[in-house]
Amino acid sequence: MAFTLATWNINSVRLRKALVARLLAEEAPDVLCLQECKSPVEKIPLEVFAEAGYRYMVGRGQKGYNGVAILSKLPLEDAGDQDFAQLGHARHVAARLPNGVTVHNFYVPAGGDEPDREKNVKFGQKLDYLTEMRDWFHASKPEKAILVGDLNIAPREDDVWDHKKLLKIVSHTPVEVEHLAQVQDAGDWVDITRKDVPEGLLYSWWSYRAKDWAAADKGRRLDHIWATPDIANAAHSSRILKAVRGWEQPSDHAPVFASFDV
DNA sequence: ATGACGGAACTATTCCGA
Repeated sequence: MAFTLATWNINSVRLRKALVARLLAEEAPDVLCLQECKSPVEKIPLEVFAEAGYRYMVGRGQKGYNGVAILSKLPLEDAGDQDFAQLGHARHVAARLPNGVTVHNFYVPAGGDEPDREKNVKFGQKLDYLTEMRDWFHASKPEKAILVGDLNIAPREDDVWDHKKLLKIVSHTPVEVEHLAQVQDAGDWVDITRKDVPEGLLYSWWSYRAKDWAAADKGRRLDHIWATPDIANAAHSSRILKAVRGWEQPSDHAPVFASFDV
C-alpha cells in the first residue's frame, strides 16, 4: 500500500480549521499529524475534516496548550500515548494504520529561553522528556513505525539559518542535539527528510516576530519525519511546503511531507 | 539582539511559544 503522510504544527486547530481543510484539499495526504492543537479533543472540528474525506482521528488534548491529533482517510486504531517526564501534557499519541504501520505523533517541549536546567525548569523538562523517549524506544525497539512531529530541535548545521549564532539558543544547543541523537539511536530511526534531501538548508519554522519572514528567511528545521529501518527504504518524495507559511493568518510552522510504498 | 508577533484564557493582561 502506498500512502502519503504529513506533519504540521498548526498552532490552534480551531482557529485554523480552514487552513487544515485547504491543505487536505490541495495536497491530499492520507494521514495528517497535527501538533499544538490547543484544544480538548471533543472541541476539535471533526466535521470539517470528515467532509474533506478524513473520517478517522485519534488525538489527545487539553485546554489551551499542547495537544496532538492524527487525521486520516484510512481507518486508525488508537495505539495509546505516553506522558514522558510526567508533565501531565498532551504531547504524544500513536495510531496503527491498516497496513500494520504504527505512527507516533510527538510535540516535544520547547524548553524555555535559557539553556541551563539549573536556571530554567523547562529546559530540564525538555531534556528529561527526550531521555525518557530514548529509554522507551530502547526498552522495546520499534518496528514498522514512523515517528513525526514538532521535536523542537534543529539537529544539523544546515537545519538553521546560522549555526554559530544559534549554538546557545534553545532548539540548537549541543546538549539538545545530543539528546535527540540518543532518541534516534535508541529506535534506529532514519531521518527520512534528510535521507531524501541530504544536502542544503532546510527549514520548517519561521518566527512570527520577523517583519518579513520570507525575506529574512531565518528559519529552523524543527519538524521531522523518521522511520524504522524496515520501512525507511520505502520512503520517498520528502518535501516541506514553505508556501503554506505564507497563507493568510498562518501557523509559524510549515507542513512536512513524505510518501511510503509499504 | 533573530525579533518583538500571535494564541488562549474566568476579556485584560498574563502565560507561552522557540
